[in-house]
Amino acid sequence: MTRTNPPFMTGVPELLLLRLLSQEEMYGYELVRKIQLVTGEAIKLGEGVIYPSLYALEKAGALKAKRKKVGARERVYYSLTRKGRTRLQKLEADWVRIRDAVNLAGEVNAVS
Amino acid sequence: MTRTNPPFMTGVPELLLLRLLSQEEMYGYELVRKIQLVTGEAIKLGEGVIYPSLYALEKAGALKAKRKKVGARERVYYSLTRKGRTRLQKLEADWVRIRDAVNLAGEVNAVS
DNA sequence: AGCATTTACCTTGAACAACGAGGTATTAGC
DNA sequence: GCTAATACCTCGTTGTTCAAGGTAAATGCT
Repeated sequence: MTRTNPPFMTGVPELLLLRLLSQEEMYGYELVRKIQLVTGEAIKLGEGVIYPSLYALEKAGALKAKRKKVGARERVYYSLTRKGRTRLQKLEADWVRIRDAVNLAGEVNAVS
Repeated sequence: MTRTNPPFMTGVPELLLLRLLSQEEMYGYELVRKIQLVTGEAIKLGEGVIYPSLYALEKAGALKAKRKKVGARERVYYSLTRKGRTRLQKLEADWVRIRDAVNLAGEVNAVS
């Protein structure tokens, strides 16, 4: 049980998923690799994080799933709903708020 | 049970506590207010967060406590140990890593 | 003198999210 | 034919945040 990611991860998986899926539909396994890519390997989210997150977001009405057959293999593509877009905007705002607050606290602390 | 803080808070309390206490010793109640101050009201951490965090950090050897009488009232002042300083450095690095990765992912996502 | 508010400590219980580790089946490469 | 990669999924643990409580002393108001 060695942690691969440091703290500060709450909400990050959801934010990244919503961001990526707001661009184009993707399937779970694809998202696992894409997240490593776009974060420069700094964040690695396993399938044990991705799949449950996708189900939760779908259940919440933020994502819709579409099954596609590729040969005998099946892929589940997810894309954002209107609700998902709203949710993404709110999450982005939350992120900015916390990020800036933590940075601000650091500066104040460093100077004083 | 209405959440006052948005997501992305994991690790933030610990980071803020270590930062503030690396400057000067403070007591719990003081930290509760100071955190609101230095984050521009963006982050509010209640006593139910602060006290348990302080105990955990003390137990982990990152903080040392000193009791001071002010009249009949007693205050428990906390300050960083050597271990606490190391821990703070690591946490700061973690924070930068996640912050930058999330920002990077946002940019990549926005452009492509 | 009486009363509310603030200061200052502390605990508990619930909720949730992230995660590693596992498990199955298909396809591709050698 | 064998190994690795693809692609899905679930479970149980762990840790953390948090609201809501509760006590007692000091201060301010009237």
